[in-house]
Amino acid sequence: MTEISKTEFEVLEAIWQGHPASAQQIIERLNDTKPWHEKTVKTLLNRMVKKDAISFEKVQRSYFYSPLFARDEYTFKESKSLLERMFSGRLSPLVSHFVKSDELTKDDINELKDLINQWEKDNG
Amino acid sequence: MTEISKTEFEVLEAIWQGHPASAQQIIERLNDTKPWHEKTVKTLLNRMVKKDAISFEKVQRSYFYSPLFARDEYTFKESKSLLERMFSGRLSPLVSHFVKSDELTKDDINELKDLINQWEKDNG
DNA sequence: TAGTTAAGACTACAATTGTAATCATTATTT
DNA sequence: AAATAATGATTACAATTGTAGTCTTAACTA
Repeated sequence: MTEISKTEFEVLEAIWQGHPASAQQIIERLNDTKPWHEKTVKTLLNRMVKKDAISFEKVQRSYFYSPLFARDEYTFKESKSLLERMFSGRLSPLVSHFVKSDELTKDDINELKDLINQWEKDNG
Repeated sequence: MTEISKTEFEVLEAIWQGHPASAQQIIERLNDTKPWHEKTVKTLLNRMVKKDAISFEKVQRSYFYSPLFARDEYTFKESKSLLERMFSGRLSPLVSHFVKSDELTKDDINELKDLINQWEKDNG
């Protein structure tokens, strides 16, 4: 898959919200959270087209963009990369950090338990 | 904390293995895994000194480097940053990826269960 | 129809990054 | 003492990134 910068990822998020999306729509979505300069967004869109992260269809004067990979696919790849680089590819050292840091709520813990139950049902 | 590139992080890893460490020692450690050019490593060391990621003490001609923050501190910060950026700061969507992807072993699952038990003992 | 907009293309430009080579200086070896 | 080697400092240089500005062209407006 393509290498995406953090800023490019933010723009991609706006596209994943719904596509094909025009530059205008994308800019509006982005501005819901924080101010983005139109030119900046256009540049980022351009770059992502060039690096095959998104595609576009031309409708009259304007383009409608779509992602070339799913959000899940990308976030999973990035997560694995981080685990690889800092935890020898293992999940529990990362989880351990959070568990021990007082950052988790009872709900978070319950979600984790559900996931584990799911795994145990599916596997051994 | 300081912004560290992925490559700089690899060099830092070698320092975390034991410090203060001379450039030579660091280069040797790095070469255990893959070939690194001496000049490249020296450049990275220099940059990290400048960005206050590591310090050094001069002993004769050479420097002995030490990290200015702990490995745990850094990996946790990076993990949180990734969760923040791609999972609204929540842990379970990330764990969910792994649980569902057939990437976990029974041992991994047991480790997670232990962590959860630990949390439950400490909290609620 | 002439002027103004709006789209995207192209250009800009400094900071960071990866990857070294060269320079200056101090040890060390003949 | 002179030559050589080893250290870190400085310089190099292209690619990527963040952040826009300018240019070209098509479309809308007065």
